[in-house]
Amino acid sequence: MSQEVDLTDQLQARREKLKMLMEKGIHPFGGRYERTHDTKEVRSLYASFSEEELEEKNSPVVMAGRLMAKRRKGKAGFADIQDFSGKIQLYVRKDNVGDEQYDIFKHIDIGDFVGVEGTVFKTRVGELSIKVTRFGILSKALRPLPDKFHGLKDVEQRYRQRYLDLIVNPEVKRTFILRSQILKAMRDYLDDLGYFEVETPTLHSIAGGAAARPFITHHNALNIDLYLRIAIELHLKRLIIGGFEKVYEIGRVYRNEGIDTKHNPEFTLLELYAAYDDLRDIMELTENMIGAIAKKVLGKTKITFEDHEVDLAPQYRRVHMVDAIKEVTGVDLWPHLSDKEARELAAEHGVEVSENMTYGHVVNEFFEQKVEETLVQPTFVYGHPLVISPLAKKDPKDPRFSDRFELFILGREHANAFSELNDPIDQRKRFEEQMKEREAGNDEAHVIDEDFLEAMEYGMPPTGGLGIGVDRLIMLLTDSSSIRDVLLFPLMRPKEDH
RNA sequence: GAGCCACUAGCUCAGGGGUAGAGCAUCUGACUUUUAAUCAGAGGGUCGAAGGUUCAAAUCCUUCGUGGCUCACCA
Repeated sequence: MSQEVDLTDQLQARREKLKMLMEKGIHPFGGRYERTHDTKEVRSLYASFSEEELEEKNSPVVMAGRLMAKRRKGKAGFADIQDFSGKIQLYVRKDNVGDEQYDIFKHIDIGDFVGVEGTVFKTRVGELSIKVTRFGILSKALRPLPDKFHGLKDVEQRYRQRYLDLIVNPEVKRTFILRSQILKAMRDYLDDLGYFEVETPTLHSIAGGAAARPFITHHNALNIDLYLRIAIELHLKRLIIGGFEKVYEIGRVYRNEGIDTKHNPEFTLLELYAAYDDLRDIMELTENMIGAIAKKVLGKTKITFEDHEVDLAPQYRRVHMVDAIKEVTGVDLWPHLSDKEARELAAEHGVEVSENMTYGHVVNEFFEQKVEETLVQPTFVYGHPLVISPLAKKDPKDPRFSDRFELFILGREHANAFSELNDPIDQRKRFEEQMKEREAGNDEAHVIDEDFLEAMEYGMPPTGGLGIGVDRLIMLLTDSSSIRDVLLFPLMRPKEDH
């Protein structure tokens, strides 16, 4: 093997140090190490004391972490170690640790894991530090870390090697801690309301519950193709039928679509269903929950995203889709129009539509092309055309529309909800219409799910349902402009060179 | 899928036809309260890949790769 020859100077130097340690009888990939404190604990326990007080206390600690910086000055030196909770400075003196350990300190590399024993003190300039009495290596890093000052900026490398990003870019770690807190706040909020968390299959024999292209896979033993789920909807509704009155799932869904700053092929969806509720209840739940999560995690509801200020405190504006279109474009789509008249109106106003679109599709196109991006403050848009809402109840006052809303913030869809259709006869008809769309070339139209229809025929209570794109909510709350910044390992094309 | 931009040392970046540069990091030496430590010296590059133009290409052209942004798609 010519591997050794290919190594750069830095990699060679580290391998030589590894060899040196082993020759000294030190195993550079050690085992269990019992710490007494992490850096956060040391700071909260000792930061408030003066130099003299700490001297007097002479408090012993055992700590471990990754070496992030080293400032050697002859027979003594300083180093910074980092653990999950933060960084702390070490002060290592030859006359405190002895020749042998000081020699290890001299040759230790940035990136190595070290374990130290010592006492807490403050330096002349007041920095809380550990005066090391025992110094050892816990694990050797054979590759150098990115620049300690500039961090890792290369976007591709940050996503491909997220561990490096997390080591050197503290704000990245903060985002993912917030992500975890947001999820926890969401669960706490729903659990407190009596919602029941479940897990349903992600392998589906029919990709239903949303309009999207699925990923296809294969089960060998059953010799059947399966789909990764594109929504959670139809299983949770089966549970509503089964008597779970308030139920939710937070889980991954997979859509075989393009990748951009707002889309990743797998993403996290919250779906919840509440028996006996309708659209209005779900609106209130949605705005209350989002407001509560912001308050709990950020301590405020007024947030800044890029250059915009957005207030997530309830109540959010509510507007019918047709009224919203009228507001923005001046076009009144309330009168009954034939499909052809609707398409002509669209053409007149620069709204792109295709031949086979009906009145309902045209209304939707008007909204998406003209209105969506204008909705900056949280806004519930309700009354979506029935043809694009095959799982929602019909508006009893106007059968062209449905009891559905979407929540828009900063021009982006954040939630989608219905008064759920619970009439199995109507549901079959809607599915059949979807199948017609499918045959006409819309490969994202819903397919008939006979098993789900059968379940509904046993009786489904009136139900309100909600879906929230969790990653987008996290983007909003962490001021992240790309979905990749809130996903630990966003999907990337595999690298070929190793 | 289309347009624009980027790709140079481990990392962050200069250099835009004429011998490949800096800071950090690395190596050697000095330094016992420094903190982007300091000082002195040294090493490190197939300039994303392949073609082309040219006496001469990191630099200009073409194709390809990877990524970013915008658009399209994603109700």
